[in-house]
Amino acid sequence: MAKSPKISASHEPGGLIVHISGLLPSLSPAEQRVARLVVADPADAARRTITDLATAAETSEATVIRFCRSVGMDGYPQLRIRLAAEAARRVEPPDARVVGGDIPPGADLAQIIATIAFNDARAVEETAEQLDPAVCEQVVDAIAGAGRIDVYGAGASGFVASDFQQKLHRIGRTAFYFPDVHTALTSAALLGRGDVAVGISHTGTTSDVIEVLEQARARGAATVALTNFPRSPITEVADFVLTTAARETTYRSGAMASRLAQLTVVDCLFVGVAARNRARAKKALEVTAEAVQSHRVGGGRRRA
Amino acid sequence: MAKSPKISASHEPGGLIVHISGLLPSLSPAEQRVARLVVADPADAARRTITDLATAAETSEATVIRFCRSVGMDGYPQLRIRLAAEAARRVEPPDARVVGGDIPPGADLAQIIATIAFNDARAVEETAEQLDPAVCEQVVDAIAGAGRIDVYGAGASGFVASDFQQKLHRIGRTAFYFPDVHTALTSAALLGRGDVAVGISHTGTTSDVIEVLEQARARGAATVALTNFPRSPITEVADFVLTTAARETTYRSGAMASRLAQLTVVDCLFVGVAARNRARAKKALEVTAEAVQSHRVGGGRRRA
DNA sequence: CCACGGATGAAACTTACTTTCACGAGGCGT
DNA sequence: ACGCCTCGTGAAAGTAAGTTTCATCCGTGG
Repeated sequence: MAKSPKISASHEPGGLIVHISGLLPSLSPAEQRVARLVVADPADAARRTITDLATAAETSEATVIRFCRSVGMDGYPQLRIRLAAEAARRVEPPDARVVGGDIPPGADLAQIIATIAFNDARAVEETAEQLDPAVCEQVVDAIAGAGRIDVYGAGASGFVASDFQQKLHRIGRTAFYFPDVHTALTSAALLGRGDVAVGISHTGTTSDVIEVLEQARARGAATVALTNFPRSPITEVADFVLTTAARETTYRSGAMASRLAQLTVVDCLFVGVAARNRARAKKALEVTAEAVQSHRVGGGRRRA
Repeated sequence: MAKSPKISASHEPGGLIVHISGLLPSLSPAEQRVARLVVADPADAARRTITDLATAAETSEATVIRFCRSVGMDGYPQLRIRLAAEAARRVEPPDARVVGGDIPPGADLAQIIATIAFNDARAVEETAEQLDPAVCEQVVDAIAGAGRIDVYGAGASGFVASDFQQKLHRIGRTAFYFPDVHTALTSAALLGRGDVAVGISHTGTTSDVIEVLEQARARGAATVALTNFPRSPITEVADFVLTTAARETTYRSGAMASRLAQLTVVDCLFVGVAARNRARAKKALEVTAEAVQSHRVGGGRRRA
């Protein structure tokens, strides 16, 4: 048996617990008692104070310290922290979450929340992964240099369109959004070369939006489509196609994840455009933020 | 004295960091310095001793302790351990430098996309983690049983409010949204017992929204606040407080991740309400989907 | 039987953490 | 403007936690 040398003090990256149980037999009896407690419930051990742990292991604090050294730690605090980290990492079994699918009928709210969040986050991540930076770049170029930008969208996508319009507007780009097809058509008819029209439709089949985009294109504007389906009708009237990756099948999950995915794309474009002229965008944002300042209470600090 | 009331000390199961950044604005300057260090590098903070951390934050140990209490911990050791656990759980961000913060000036579009997606997804996940299902349940109950639901929101949060209204409406709940304060106030004045008012404000300081919510409450309606900051003024006029967990610091990233977080919460409530009466909600959704069918081309069929 | 070495816990000691307190700044009512 | 009060703050005192030292104990081998 070894005389308690520091064993691989620096490297047991895989698992501290494993490491400890590995050299458990080489520890002295009293230290073994400590080790067993630690291995049995790392999280609990991390919560205890050294005195507490010593008592639980029916030994003295000194032995606990010796144990720490034996397993390569500097002292008890370090062990505690490592233990806490370890415990946190292992409690990560992704409990059967409903991927992409429907919410089960009997689900309680906690499950619902977990499922929605999971799918929403997924949609955002996957959308970003499949976004073509080159196409984005072109769209950003077009928008940054545009005389005027029209953003079209109906229903749920309308909110996104409106959000995009508002964002662009805030950084000083001339952008419009129309909740109404007729107005939108009118506007599209007035677009020309150098202008940009953005059509947002999750399904890519919203005739109103397609129609407007078509009009815009006929007038010489650059047209951008944002849809979940790369071969949907809307893509046929668009110079640039950006796609989201929300894989919601049922109508019910319907406009949920897709909105978030769309918004993510909008954010990317927005930041891209803003980055083209940081100084100006920053200034514009400051000015606009200031403008609403008087509608806020408690300026800086907030208290309960 | 009970100067700094523990805010949901027990309930921030997943996101301590998130919890802290939410509370950040409500902390005193010296505590904020500590908080920023902690949020910036939790793992590092966990390694430090209290004196060390105090020095780094250019303050005294006493303030660090106060900070611990402010965020619901018993003392520094507990914070350390929680921090270590948190840091361990945290996945390595795709690009180390762009977490939670700003987009670096020289970034290319691919980086921008990755950064935004990462932060957006994180906001969604962390929001879900810290959402209190019990409170959600109560809100869902209230909405499901409400005679009428008003949803208030201004600026970026207005889109979210509007989205929520539309969703509720689609499943047959009587819901309203008002883009204009005066109309909203008028409506709030007409609310009564059994009605629900939902106020959405990222900062929690939007006076228009607070005012309207206050009015609604005075009339006996149940009031719900959705904000990123659990101690902001809006929470004082709300019976139920739901918080998002977008830790965007700069005004520039501003309304980006927070919208997504808000929408996630909205989705959860929506599905929760819909689940109360699946049959009816399903029917309503089918009917409404059918209604817009004629505005789609290609009969919904998509080649993908 | 004694010498020896390792294991162990009591106690001394050091360091970390927590509480108390007084001071000073900023706000509020008079 | 004045003084009062509250709140944030760090210095310092106090307490608890962690660490070291050391004497004791026990088994082993001479």
